[in-house]
Amino acid sequence: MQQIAQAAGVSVTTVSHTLSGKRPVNAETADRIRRIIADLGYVPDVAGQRLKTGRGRIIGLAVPDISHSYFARMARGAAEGAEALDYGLIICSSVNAGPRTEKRYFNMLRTRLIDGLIYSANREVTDGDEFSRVASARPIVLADESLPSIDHLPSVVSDNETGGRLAGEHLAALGHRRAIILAGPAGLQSTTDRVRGFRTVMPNSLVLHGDFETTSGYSLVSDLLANGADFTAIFCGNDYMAWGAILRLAEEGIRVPADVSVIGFDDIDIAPLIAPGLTTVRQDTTQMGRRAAELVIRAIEHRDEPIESQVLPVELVVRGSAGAVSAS
Amino acid sequence: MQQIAQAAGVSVTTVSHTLSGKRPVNAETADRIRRIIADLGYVPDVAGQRLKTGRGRIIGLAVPDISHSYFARMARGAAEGAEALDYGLIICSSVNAGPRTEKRYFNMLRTRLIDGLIYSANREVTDGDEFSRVASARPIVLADESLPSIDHLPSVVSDNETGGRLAGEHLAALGHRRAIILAGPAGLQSTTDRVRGFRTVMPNSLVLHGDFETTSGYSLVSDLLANGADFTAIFCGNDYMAWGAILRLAEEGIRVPADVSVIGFDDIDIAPLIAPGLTTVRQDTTQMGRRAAELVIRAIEHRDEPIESQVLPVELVVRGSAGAVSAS
DNA sequence: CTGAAAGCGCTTACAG
DNA sequence: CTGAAAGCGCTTACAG
Repeated sequence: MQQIAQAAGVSVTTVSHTLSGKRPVNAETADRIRRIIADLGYVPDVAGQRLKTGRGRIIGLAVPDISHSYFARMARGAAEGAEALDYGLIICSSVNAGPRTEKRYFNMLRTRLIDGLIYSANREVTDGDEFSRVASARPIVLADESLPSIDHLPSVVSDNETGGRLAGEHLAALGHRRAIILAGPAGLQSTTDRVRGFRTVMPNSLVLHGDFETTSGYSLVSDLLANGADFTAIFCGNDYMAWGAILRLAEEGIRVPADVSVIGFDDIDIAPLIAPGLTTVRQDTTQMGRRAAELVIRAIEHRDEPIESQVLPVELVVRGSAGAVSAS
Repeated sequence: MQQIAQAAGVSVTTVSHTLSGKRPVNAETADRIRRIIADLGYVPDVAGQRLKTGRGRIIGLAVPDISHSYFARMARGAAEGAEALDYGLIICSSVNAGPRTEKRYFNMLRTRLIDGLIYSANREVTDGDEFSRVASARPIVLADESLPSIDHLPSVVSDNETGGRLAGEHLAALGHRRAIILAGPAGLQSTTDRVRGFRTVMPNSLVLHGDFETTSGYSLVSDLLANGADFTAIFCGNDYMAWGAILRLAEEGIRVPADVSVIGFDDIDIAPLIAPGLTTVRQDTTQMGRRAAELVIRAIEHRDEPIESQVLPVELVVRGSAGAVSAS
């Protein structure tokens, strides 16, 4: 910048202001400066800005595992949202790996490596007190899961209760009366909400908890079968569990949807390919990431204004895996 | 740091050195300083370090789409690799969206937002000259694809040619003589290498190009069928294309592997679930990301030492989708 | 509309 | 083993 100022015969102050536009600069002078900047290929060093302003235009995204498609989509949304506001997005994967990694991400905030954090965990934080303390110093917004134990942190979540209700209503309309819920992990707010929504329609549905993996859908159905459970429909915590359930049912010669209907949650990209086409509740995970990024950046730039949580709409996507209950 | 120095009754110089260990500090003094640091919960602000040293301990990962599982796994590896060396990883998604986003990532290097870049594109860069210019100022390492048009940039890629050969040998051993290659996009080095490897075993295999999506595997098989092509095996550019091919064959009542054998590439997590279990060439995408991160960080910290490219081994994973050619 | 100067929080020769 | 001081590249009151 020194160099530019010298070449243009002005002070660095003026160069800085032509760049930022924070105070009027003579049009001719500004033009000359801009031309020199372009010629020399100058770009301002963020390190200088950061030291002076205290902000580095970087936010973090903490997720359990970035390689899972669910969090990968969230990351994409967050990266896009951040990029649109000229921020960078640092990935903090394996946030649930233990207290040590958890601490590491807090330290990113404390060292000012990042100006704010999007936190998407699928279990409770180890040290709630530290979490609150860090959150009071720099903005944290929760994505995907609200954490009831942490008070009043803004969050961006899907309308999980409505999602559960939509699935229940669809099955009820198809004549189903005995449904099983292959829910996500117990203790998650999203799990609780989806179960509650579903049960407003089908109150006595049995609830089994899995871990969102295909294998858990598979083995929970094995358990069900081994215990002679009697059901005509299954509502799953996500699409992977639904796929596992369908795979296990097929092995047993139980047809989907002729004998048993299956509904998933998420609408992942391969949902249409899971024979016979997975009926599921779509949530917009990319949008969730984008909104969370926007929220946290707004909080960074306007520390005074309160930021309000957002609930994203969900939608039932009807494909082939849920059908009318058979006459038998 | 000023504060710590005052509380400990020493100079900031000494505090800095107890933290960095770059010069000996009296044991007692060091202990006292460390205790005060712990009590006050002090962590050094990276902005200060960055301005002084010119490095911010952040690298970038540029990929076409972070929400694709392939790049998500690479991101996970890169994030882990970076984290192990105390670096942050900034995501630059949609690198192929056009010259504008491409430029944006270069600018991240030029503004020193990032100290180095892992570049994983699935097509040629728009502006090769600028690429080279940027790369000469700050380290760039290519992951997944080497770009022949960019001279002498270090890269981390899989042994694609061996992968192709392994697939070909497996099919040949099973008695196949007429195979189709549903390759990735033309012009990619990985595509060329896999095709070449496969054809060292089965020289006359027809090559069709797709785009790595399930739909392209599906529609290429449609084309094949419509043209009455005669084949007993298909080798695909990745597992998604293989899945699409299997789906299309099933629609036609063509059994896999009884009538046609199918081999994929990657070994994605759902490969075992793609009935009848996908035989595929496994490449370690996570490892690729990790190695690329290590390479670029080494280059950042030792600008003088040359960094050599790496080729990662691949491995044939035999499942159910490839079998002996039928007697008919 | 413009400039001189302070200062953000570190690191690191230089001097002792 | 330790300290005073310069300086990294910006931004922003303050003064004109």
